[in-house]
Amino acid sequence: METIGQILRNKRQTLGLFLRQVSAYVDIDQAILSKIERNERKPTKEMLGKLSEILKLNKDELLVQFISDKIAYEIAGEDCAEKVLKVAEKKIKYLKSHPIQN
Amino acid sequence: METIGQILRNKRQTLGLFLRQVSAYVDIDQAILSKIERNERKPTKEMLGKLSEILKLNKDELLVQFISDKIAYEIAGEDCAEKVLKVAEKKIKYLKSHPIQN
DNA sequence: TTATTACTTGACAGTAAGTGTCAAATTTAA
DNA sequence: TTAAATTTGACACTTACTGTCAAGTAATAA
Repeated sequence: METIGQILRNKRQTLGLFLRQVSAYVDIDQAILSKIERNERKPTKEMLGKLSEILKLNKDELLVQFISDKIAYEIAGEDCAEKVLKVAEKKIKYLKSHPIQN
Repeated sequence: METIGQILRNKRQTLGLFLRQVSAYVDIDQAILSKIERNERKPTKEMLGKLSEILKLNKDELLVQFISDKIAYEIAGEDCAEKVLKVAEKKIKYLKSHPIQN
């Protein structure tokens, strides 16, 4: 089970790129990228887009990993985590099938 | 599909209680409770516990509603929301079946 | 009308969490 | 040892969230 950070780091190393190079492309400090790869900071969607480009990763898949990471981290400690997800799924289906109110 | 706020407000009114009374029991400003019921602020877990007591609601069920609300709100706008949940579920199962690292 | 009650709203200050930047420290490789 | 790659922590800045409070609306009764 890979975290976002691990995915990014593995792919970067596979491609033989340095933090310096990738961070320059993404236009962020390399300290930030280092922290992202170690899951100490979370990338923005913009960063993910750029990262998927230079690392040749599927952008949508990366986004899924990113958000699911966040959610899993958020609720992994709850006893009722599975039930939470089921209810959340229903709510999302409901929200999508109904017009937005604001 | 009820939000947390709606659940709390409906039950409070069914029981014939005023914001003043409930907020006193929960030990929060009634302005905060008003905002919670209108989903303008989010209750803490402590508040939820107290609220479930005075409103005679199932504490765990309320917690599920609360967290699922938060998640649904967080990702309802994503195209890949359903996939996110599936992946999150896998990650949670993985996290629960493996010892914590820190 | 006035008064009272229930609730809502917005401003406020304080706190907590997140941001990017930078330099120093550490690790790794040659 | 040297140099390159990476990590770490301090810093100032911003953003988001907190509870408190006073003034606001709306509805009802006197």
